[in-house]
Amino acid sequence: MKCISSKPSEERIKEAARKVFLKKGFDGTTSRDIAEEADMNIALTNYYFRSKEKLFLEIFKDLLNLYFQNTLDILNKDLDFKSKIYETIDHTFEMVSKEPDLCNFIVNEVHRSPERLVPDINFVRQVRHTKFGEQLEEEIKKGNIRPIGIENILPMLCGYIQFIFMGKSMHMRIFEIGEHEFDAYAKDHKERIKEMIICYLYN
Amino acid sequence: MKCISSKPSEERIKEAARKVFLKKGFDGTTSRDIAEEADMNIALTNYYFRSKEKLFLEIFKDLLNLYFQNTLDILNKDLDFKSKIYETIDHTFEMVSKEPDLCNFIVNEVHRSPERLVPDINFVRQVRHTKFGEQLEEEIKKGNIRPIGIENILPMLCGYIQFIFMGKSMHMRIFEIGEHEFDAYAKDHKERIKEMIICYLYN
DNA sequence: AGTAGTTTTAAATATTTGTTTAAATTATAC
DNA sequence: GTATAATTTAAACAAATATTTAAAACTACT
Repeated sequence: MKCISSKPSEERIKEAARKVFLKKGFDGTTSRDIAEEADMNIALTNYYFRSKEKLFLEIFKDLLNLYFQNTLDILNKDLDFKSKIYETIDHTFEMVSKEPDLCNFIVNEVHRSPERLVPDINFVRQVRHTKFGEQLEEEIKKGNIRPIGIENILPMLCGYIQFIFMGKSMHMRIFEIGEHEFDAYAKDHKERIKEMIICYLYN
Repeated sequence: MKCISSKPSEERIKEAARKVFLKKGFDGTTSRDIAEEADMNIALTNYYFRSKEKLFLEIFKDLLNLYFQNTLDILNKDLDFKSKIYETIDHTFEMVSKEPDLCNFIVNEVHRSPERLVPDINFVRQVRHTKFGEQLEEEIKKGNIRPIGIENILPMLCGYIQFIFMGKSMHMRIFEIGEHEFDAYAKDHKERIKEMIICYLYN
């Protein structure tokens, strides 16, 4: 009974918490913020999850998964090296476009208190050993690309475009542009990143 | 008298506030944190600055200045285009090395509540019109480098290396390395960024 | 030494925080 | 339909929050 009837409420709280945590971060979020967003009684957040901290950890786990899993899948896909580079960059772009607060949230929460998030972060260790990593070594061995480690190429594929979005607010104000213009700029910059990485790797 | 005798206390509070705000952010910092860090009575933060918010805005202004001013100076320096690229990247690296929380702080605070920081951000508009910008146009006109706008090249010079440091915590855990190894990695990556940008620009 | 002005202190302010309680309501099973 | 369990509610909780107060301690100048 519990599972069936409680799901709507429990799910509503999680969705609300996800939304508020993403926007305000853990420190900036109050239990009442979440309850209000979910349009529910304050006590329910502690009824379904035992504390704000517990609720946060669940949300964080989900969001870290969203942040990494698809990229991980692409890296392990059956696809040629160069296409994989393009697809990873495109996917990162799509991801941050759909969830504009995600990168800021993950990077900031991990930076602020890495210790408590360690068990979740461990899952991300998978990026060290992917099919893409093997392909990378192969391309280097063949002399097709310059020598480079996985820890150097991954930030190029994922991090650079993420930074553009993380600094969106400031960028828009510095260059006095609106949402629409920023999107065009980001898209353009993404293509430049692709070309730049290819240019660098293939000399 | 006020100026001479109050400076030590006022300065001690600012230094403490700077330290705590940098580490914990505005939301994560309490007035007591600051007072404790400064080893002073809690009431003094409100005696010298009128509120936590006012104190924060002063600190933020200083830190935003630290974040941008030196880069701005370099961009306006009397130096050839290519050297300026190298120097900007090197300076950004030095800056984040010395103040590891700075980028996370600035990016996060601006992202969370850009409105209240607008007056400060306006100062950063200067990056749009620098000597470097003129040099950039000239190099493009001469056909030395490919066409690119200042809004695209600046993130390459400043943002990419910043992202590496912003994700330091996660990177260290993913690749199971310590501080020392990370520094070596970051240094290496910085040189790769230089080469990549040059390679991209000069085709 | 005494006084005016500044700085520091301990204590109290009113809110807000996360969390809990115990009663009320709803749903489920027999 | 009634008993049992699950859910929701309003209210209260203690602790922490930013800020203020009013008195004490200190400083500088006559």
